Amino acid sequence: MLSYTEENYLKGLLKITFDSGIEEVGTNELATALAVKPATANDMLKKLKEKKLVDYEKYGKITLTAEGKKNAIDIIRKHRLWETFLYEKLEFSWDEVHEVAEQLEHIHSQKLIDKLDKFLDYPEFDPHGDPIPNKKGELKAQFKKTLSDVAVGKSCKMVAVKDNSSSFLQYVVKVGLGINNEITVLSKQEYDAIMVIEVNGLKSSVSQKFAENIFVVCNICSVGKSCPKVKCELK
Amino acid sequence: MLSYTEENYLKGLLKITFDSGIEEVGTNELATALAVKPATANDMLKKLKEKKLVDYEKYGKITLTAEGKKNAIDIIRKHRLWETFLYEKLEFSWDEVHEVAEQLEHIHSQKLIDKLDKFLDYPEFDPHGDPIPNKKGELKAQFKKTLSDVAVGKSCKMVAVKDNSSSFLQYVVKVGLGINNEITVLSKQEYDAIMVIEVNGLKSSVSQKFAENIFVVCNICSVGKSCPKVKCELK
DNA sequence: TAATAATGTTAGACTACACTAACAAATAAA
DNA sequence: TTTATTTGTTAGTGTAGTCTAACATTATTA
Repeated sequence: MLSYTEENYLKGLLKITFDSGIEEVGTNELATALAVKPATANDMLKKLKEKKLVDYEKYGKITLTAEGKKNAIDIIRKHRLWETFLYEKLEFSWDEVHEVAEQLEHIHSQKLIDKLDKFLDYPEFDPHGDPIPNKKGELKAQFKKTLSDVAVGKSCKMVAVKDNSSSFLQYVVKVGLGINNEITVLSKQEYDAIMVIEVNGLKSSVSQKFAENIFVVCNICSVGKSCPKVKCELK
Repeated sequence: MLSYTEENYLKGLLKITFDSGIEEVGTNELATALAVKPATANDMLKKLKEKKLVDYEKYGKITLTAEGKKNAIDIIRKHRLWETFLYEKLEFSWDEVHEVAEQLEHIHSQKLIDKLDKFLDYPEFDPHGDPIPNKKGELKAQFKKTLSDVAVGKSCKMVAVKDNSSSFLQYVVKVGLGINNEITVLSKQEYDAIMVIEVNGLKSSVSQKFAENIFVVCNICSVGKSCPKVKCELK
C-alpha cells in the first residue's frame, strides 16, 4: 500500500503531465509542484523507482510507469469524486472543495470509492469541469482552449479551470464566473493582453494569467480544440 | 493542529474511559488499545503532557485534560458521523463501517463535519447504537447493561455493541442480531456462562465474552441501567 | 514482609520524510 | 566554445513515531 506522501508524488507527476501535455517531468518541476525542495523530491524518486512506479535515470527525465500511472489516475479519480460529493451533496461552494478533497483522496477503501461513485450516479465531470476517471481509469478527453485564445468580440463557454488554488477560484467567483457560463470578450490590450470580459452583464478586466487558467469551448458547437464550423466563436 | 497519531492516542484514552467507566488509564492499557509497545506510548504521553492534553506524572495514571477531552470527543463525533454516513447513505453493512471511519475521522475540516451532520439530519446514534456527540460535545448517555446480565428466561433488546472489531461484528451478524433486535436467553451454563439465545427464531450458543460485548436494554421499559419497573426483564 | 509478578521508564536504534549546504551535470548565453 | 545559469545530486541533519533490551517502580501473593 502506498503512503500518503508517495500518493502525492504520483499525483503530482500526472498533474504536471495533464497541465503541460508533456510526459517527461524534471526534478525541480516536481519539487515545485509538491512544495518541497529538489533534494527531497530526488530522494522520493529513488524510492518510487525502486517500487517500479516511475522510470528515471540520474540527470534524466521522470515518467510514470504503467503501474505508477494507474495509481495516479486512481487518486485523481478519488479527488474528483470527493469534490463532486462535497459540491453536490454537502453544498460546499465551488472554490472550497479542493482543499478538503486533498485529504479525502487518500482514504484507502476500494469499496468506499465504488459506493461513492454509485451514490453520485457515476459523474463524468467534477465541479471544476475536469473529467473524472471511471473505475477502469478511462476519462473523457476535453480538447481545451483557454479564455486567452478567444478573439475580441467573440463569446465562449467556460468548462473548467486549470488552477485549483483557492485564491484563483475566489477571483473566478468574484468575476461572476462559474461552469457553463457564457463569456464575451469585449476588448484586449495589445501591450499586456489584459482583456475586458462580460459575464451575465458584469464587466471585468482580467489579466493574461487569469485568462490562461480558464478553459472554454466554442459557444455554438461546444468544441474546444479547433471548431470545424464556419461560425466558430473561437479564433 | 494535532497529528493523525496524536488524535489516535487521545481517542484511545477516551475510549478506555467510556468502556471501563474509569477516568484513570495506565500506560500498558493505552499501549494495548493502540497496538503499540508501552515504550512508544510512554514517549507520546510526554508529548501530550507537554501540549497540555493529558495530566500525567511518572509512574502515575493518565487522565485527559479538559482540552484533551474536547479533542477526543470531537474525533469520536467525526468517527460516528462518518459511520452513520457510510451505513445510511452508501449502504455499507453494519460490520464494515468502523474500519473506513477510522481513516475518515482524521480529516481536518470543521465545515465538512458540520455539513455532514446536517446532511444526515443531526443523528443522535450511530449504526452500532453508540451516541454521537453534538457540536458542543454533549452526548446522550446510555445506561447500559450487557447481554451477560440478562437472566435465563428473560428477553431484552440489543442497543449497541462494545467491541467494534470486524471479526466480532461479523459474528453478531451471523447470530442474526442487529440494533433493536429482541434477544431471549433460553439457558445458561453454570460452569462457563455459555448461554443459548434466540433471535428471530434462530437459536445460537454464545460465550460469556460475546455476551459481555452486547449492550441491551429492558425489553419492556427500554431502560438499561436498573429498570424501576416491577416487571423488568433484566435481573 | 520478602519474593515474585506486573507495570512503567530509559536508552539506543531504525524508517519515512523533510531540510541545508556543497557539488556535479546539462543547458543557455556571450 | 567557453562561461554563466539552471537543474539535479549527494552528504549530513533533524523530527515524528516506532521498536527492543535493559532497568526501575509498584503491586501482588506466598
